Amino acid sequence: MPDDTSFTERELDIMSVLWGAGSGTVAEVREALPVELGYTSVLKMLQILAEKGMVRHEQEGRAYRYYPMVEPNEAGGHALNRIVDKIFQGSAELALARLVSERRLSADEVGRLKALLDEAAEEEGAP
Amino acid sequence: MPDDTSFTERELDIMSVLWGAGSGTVAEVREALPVELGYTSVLKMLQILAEKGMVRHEQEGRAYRYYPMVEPNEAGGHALNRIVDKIFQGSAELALARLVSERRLSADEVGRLKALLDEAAEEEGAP
DNA sequence: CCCATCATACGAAGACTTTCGTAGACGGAC
DNA sequence: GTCCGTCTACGAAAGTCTTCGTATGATGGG
Repeated sequence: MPDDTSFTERELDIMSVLWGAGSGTVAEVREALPVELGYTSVLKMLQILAEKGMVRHEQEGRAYRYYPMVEPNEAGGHALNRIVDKIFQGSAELALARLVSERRLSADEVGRLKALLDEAAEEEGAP
Repeated sequence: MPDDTSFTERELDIMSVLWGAGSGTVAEVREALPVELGYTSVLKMLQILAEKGMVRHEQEGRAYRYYPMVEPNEAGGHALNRIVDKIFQGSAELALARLVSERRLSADEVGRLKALLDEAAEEEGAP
């Protein structure tokens, strides 16, 4: 596992495709990207990510298939911490409030989140 | 207000200080930064941020006092959206879950967040 | 007035990011 | 075998970010 799971803009685009699809060849990733990039550009990014330990690759036919080596949860945790610390001055509550108000949530989702909050409250009460 | 409220690493460090303190001179910002930077480096970053419309400055004695021109909520919204979209594949629920599990929340905070979720649920139910 | 001090302005160096051109390997069609 | 299409490897060019050196101007004490 890499020391630091933070990504540059383009690295994140690539990782996002891999997280979404589970894995991908250069051609597949290129196809799925929201931006138009040359084949060798995508390859280069994957090589860089591999060098950093963020992905690994296996031979598949004549090509490589790339797999993410970092969990979205892990990368997301780092990114969220950064935002909470730098933008919301350490207040997870403010960040959560913003996220809730910004994103439409279904009744189901709201229900599950409240359950999650209850769990968090219990841990708090009896650590 | 600027078109795009996304910040580079160092820009975010600077903005964070301004959001936390409300405003700052070059020397004040430099003092509050978590990293050691030369005076002119901090000045340069503030000049860049001013050029982008992220901060403004007023004369104060011989120096300038800088004020943030972007709300944390706005910058935070952009940053959170990016994370939700790219890392959590559009699922705000997953992001919220991660945030809740990662950060300790007091009973008070949990209570307020549940109230917030109820509001969200009501809007959902009767738009 | 003159100097030390503290401020901003400017530009350039170095590091990092991103893109892609070119070269070479490999396999299949003919 | 030779050619074509597909793949990786490598390195360089262009763009962006970050840092700071140097120049210059204003202020106030002596």
